[in-house]
Amino acid sequence: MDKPQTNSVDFAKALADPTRQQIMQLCCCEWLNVGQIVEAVGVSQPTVSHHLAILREADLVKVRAEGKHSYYTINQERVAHCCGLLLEVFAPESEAADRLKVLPSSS
Amino acid sequence: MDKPQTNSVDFAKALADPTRQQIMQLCCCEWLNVGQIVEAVGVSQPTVSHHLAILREADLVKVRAEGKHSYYTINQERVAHCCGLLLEVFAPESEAADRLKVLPSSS
DNA sequence: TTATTACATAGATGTACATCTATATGAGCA
DNA sequence: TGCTCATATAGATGTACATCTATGTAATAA
Repeated sequence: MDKPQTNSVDFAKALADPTRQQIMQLCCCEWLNVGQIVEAVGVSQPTVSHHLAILREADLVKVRAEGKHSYYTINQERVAHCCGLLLEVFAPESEAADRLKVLPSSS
Repeated sequence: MDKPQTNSVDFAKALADPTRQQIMQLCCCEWLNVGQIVEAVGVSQPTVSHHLAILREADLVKVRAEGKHSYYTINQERVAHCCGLLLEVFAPESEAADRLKVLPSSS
């Protein structure tokens, strides 16, 4: 019998690094290539690639290859899903959990 | 100048361990003492105390001392606040973020 | 084809951390 | 006071991981 909540642990682990959160914030609402991200955060290109690999494995970013460049952006739906999960599991009696509990788009 | 989002990183770090999530799930909607938690998760008492200390520092649990016992429960409001923050920052265009954005209790 | 640019991967290194055993602290009881 | 039970803290140890340099790979340009 395994431990529960493996998915939300992976989500938390992916977020549990300041550089990774910085990267996520950067490419939250736009597509950035690796070079642009390297320029913005203060670490080497291989380190950025490594973080992007972790975010990819957690399905927290989307990638689009275009010629020599790889463009990244946040997978907002996945983030929202995981946050909703955390709310449901760890704050089920909160007002926020209540608001998310409303049936999603009927008719 | 520091890196941004230190708070949400601390939140994620606190969640980034399966044993800690197991503990949080256990005492989500009730008060449990350390012995009860030790009994439920599969690790030693000092390890549980260590995890509880981390959760305390992140303000994710509340403690109530009662005689020889210390009772813990989740700080659901804090969890909800942090989840809301993550949603706002990393999934601002999601439907979930929209729902939480509604003004909290007017009149 | 060769050179260059963009990104990923490999290997090395230091640090953070999850866990354990042993021990301290502190409350209640005899 | 001394004893026992509940929890916290200290110290040790192994593993996970964030970062770097060096190198591989793949696409474009000359």
